[in-house]
Order: sequence, then C-alpha cells, then structure tokens
Amino acid sequence: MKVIKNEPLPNKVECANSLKNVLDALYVLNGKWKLALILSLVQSSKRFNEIQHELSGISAKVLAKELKDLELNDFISRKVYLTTPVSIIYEATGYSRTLKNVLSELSAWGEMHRVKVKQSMRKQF
Amino acid sequence: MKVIKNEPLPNKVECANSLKNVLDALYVLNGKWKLALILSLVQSSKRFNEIQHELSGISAKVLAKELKDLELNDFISRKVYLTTPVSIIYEATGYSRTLKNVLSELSAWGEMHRVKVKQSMRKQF
DNA sequence: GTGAGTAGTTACCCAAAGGTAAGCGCTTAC
DNA sequence: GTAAGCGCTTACCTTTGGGTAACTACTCAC
Repeated sequence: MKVIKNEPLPNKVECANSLKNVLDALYVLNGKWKLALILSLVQSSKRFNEIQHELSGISAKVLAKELKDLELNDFISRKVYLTTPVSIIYEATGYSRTLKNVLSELSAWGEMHRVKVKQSMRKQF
Repeated sequence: MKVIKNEPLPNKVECANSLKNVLDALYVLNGKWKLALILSLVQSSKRFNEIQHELSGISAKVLAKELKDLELNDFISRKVYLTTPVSIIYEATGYSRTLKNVLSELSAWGEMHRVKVKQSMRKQF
C-alpha cells in the first residue's frame, strides 16, 4: 500500500479554500478598530469628532489613518458639505454593507463571549 | 427648544451595544492568525508542523505563541499522546465551534472580496 | 480679541507584533 | 554515527500600531 502525499482529498480542498478566504478577509479587516469603525458608520454617517467620541479610546491620529485606509479600500466615503463652516461627513459605502452578516455574527458572538467571560470570572472567587 | 445632550435615543443604545460587542469580540480574536488558526483546528485536529505547513507564512515562534494564547482562552486544547515518540495534537474545543457562524460568514465574504479585488485590478489596465 | 469647536497634521516616543536564524533534546531511519 | 523530523525556545531585529501633545487654519460666539 502506497502512501499518497501532497494530494489532498477533495474535502480538504474545501477546507483549504475557506482558510484562504478567511486569511484574505482578515488582510483588509485587520487591526483593532477597522470593523468597529465600519459598523459605526454603517449604523449612521458621522463626523470626525462624533466617531472619536463613539469609539472612545481611539486617538485623532489613528482615526485619521484608519479613515484614509478605509476610504482607499472603498468601505467609506468622505463627503464635504459646503455649509459655513464646511461639514465633513464620513459615510459607509454599499461595499461596507456587504459586511452586514459578518458584523451581526461577530456582534452576537461578542455578546455571548462577554457573558461567558464574566461567568468564569465569578467561578474564580 | 432645548437641545438634549448625552441622552441617546433608545435606538442608539442598540447600536452602541453592537459596537461594544464587536469591540469585545475583536479583543480576543485580534491578530493576523487567530481566526485562521481556529478555523484550521475546527476543520481537523493537527500537530504543530501540520499547522505550520497549512498556514504557510507563520513562523514557529508566532505559532507557538498563538497556540498558547488560544489554549489559555479555551479555544483549543493541547493533547499529548504517549506514543513513541510522543504525539502532540492540537484540537479545537467546543468553544471554538461557537465561532462557526462568524467563520463561515467571514469565509464567504473573503471569497467575494477576492473576486472584487481581482476585478478592480483588471479595470486599472 | 479671546475662547471654543471642527478637522485634522506633525513630531516624538514606546510597546507589541512578528519575522529570521540558530539551536536543543528527543527519536527514528539509513 | 549521521542525518532528518518533531516541537518547540531563544536571541535579535525590524515593522507597525498606537498614544501624547502641540500646532494649524478656519469659524463662530461672547
């Protein structure tokens, strides 16, 4: 009987694909703030200071960088309204909305996870 | 008419909650490799070198660190089988499997995203 | 003209993430 | 006995992430 090497089962190909997909997704969505930022703007368009207030903890520098990055990747758009003084509004694009399912699953999981962490904290004492 | 400040609409509370959930989820799932690593082990238990081979690009150092981290957070378990020589198998726990929906959504999105990126590359030339 | 707000930018700095390369202690295969 | 595989660890280094604080340029309100 011969051992077959380097020829994955068809089943394994699917697994490898989903692994690749996840890696590709993480490549653009990496970082501490990106997904939260997208979620915040999908919920409603906001100005710079509003975002900074909502994601308490993010610094102006990092927020500016992340916003540029997300704009480059077509997740958000920066709109300048010629009021006096000008209003600068960041909006989520349609492409951001393709993340809707990802975000709602992640939110649901995050909530469940918080409960679990709290419980295991209680057990310790 | 008075402007009400710092008293969000009930609707906004929900939004803030899902934002908080996502932030909490990202806190444990951060990093370049964590979700991919979990997915790989949910698909099948593996040994150290098998994982390193599957996630090509990850270094031994980082893999060892991530595995320890995931074990601490109850996502995987490290089993030592007393064969000669001993076999060390990493397995996903039940808790990893609670990420099933997150992972499948992320995989679906990653696949879609790759197609979109390829298309926009083509348009450039 | 002074202070406050808006939307950032810049310089400086620290810490964490993550890669490379070498090595260790073990065992099996040749 | 020598090489190769396994499961790491260690030392070293670079990159990045991200924080602070000061500053700009503009406008409005007092």
